[in-house]
Amino acid sequence: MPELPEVETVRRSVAPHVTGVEIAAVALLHPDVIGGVAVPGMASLPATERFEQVLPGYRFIESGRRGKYLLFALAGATETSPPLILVVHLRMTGRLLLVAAEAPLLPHTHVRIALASGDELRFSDVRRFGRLYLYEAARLPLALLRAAGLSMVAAGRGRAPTGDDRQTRPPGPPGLFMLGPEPLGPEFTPDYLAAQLLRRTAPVKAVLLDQRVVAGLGNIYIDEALFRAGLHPARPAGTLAAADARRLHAAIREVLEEALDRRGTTFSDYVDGRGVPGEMRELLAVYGRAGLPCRRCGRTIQKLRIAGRGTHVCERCQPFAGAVRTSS
DNA sequence: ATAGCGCCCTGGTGGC
DNA sequence: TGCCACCAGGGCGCTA
Repeated sequence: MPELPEVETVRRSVAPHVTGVEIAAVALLHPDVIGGVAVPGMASLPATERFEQVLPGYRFIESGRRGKYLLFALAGATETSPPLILVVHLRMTGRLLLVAAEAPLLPHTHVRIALASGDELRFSDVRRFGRLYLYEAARLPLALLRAAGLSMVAAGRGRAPTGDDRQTRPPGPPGLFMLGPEPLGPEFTPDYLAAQLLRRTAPVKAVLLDQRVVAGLGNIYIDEALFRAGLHPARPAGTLAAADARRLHAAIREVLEEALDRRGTTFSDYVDGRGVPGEMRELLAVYGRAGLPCRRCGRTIQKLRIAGRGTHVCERCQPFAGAVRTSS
């Protein structure tokens, strides 16, 4: 399940091979994976044909990430061709692979982007949950481009968006425009997290899955962070004390940074942009360890269902009873 | 407004 | 061995 560390690892592994390189040709093998196209012109063509036809001649300028979304900024060959943003979401089993053009085609390859370098950027996804989107950069909020780290295209945009820009909802997945702060960024503070948790009654796990609260966390690293913080995932978020939120904040950052160092977690599907698996799995304390002894206390790891997700917990290290606060 | 649930989609697994 | 029900889950759209 690509979460923040996996998506960032894919970006880092692909970026050096595409930046500055021109797109030669695009082939859509399964048009379903195109989630939206908002580029100028070609209004009479279906979105998938516009996706194929507009890209050749464009050059990769820079790459960024926002939550679990990958963003690539593209510049056209002429002054009149507007900058574009290619957005990729891998969802569960999506892969973005940079291979030699003559490399054998893996099963479930849905998009082929041939580069002038002789390489090919390919999107494949067994379950076809993943999506690609293509936008004119001018139609995306400047704040989003900045937060994703697309500094050059953001600078090129010049002035902040006018009121008119904000009134029309940008095209694309609604979630992209409602993302909470980056968990490793300056806006994600212990106080922010505490305030967000306090106003919710849902289980703390469900609140952390909500990308509007904090962007980029998924099932694996939420279970791991809650274990590290000694918090039961089913606890109503609003019952967490300020000290709990502080520990959770620290645990989230800690586990994400370790996972980035280890280049992500591979169970079955995930590999980076060059096909290399991640090495975080061996460091996981609870996720995928149901029925095995807790590495801290020896108690058997339980698997529960919370917020519709398989949830792994050591009920000794993460006592639910801790939720009962002495009322003041 | 929030919480919860079904849906998408296919390969792998476990039971009989 | 074969068959099939079931599970994995991110994000979205719907309902209460």
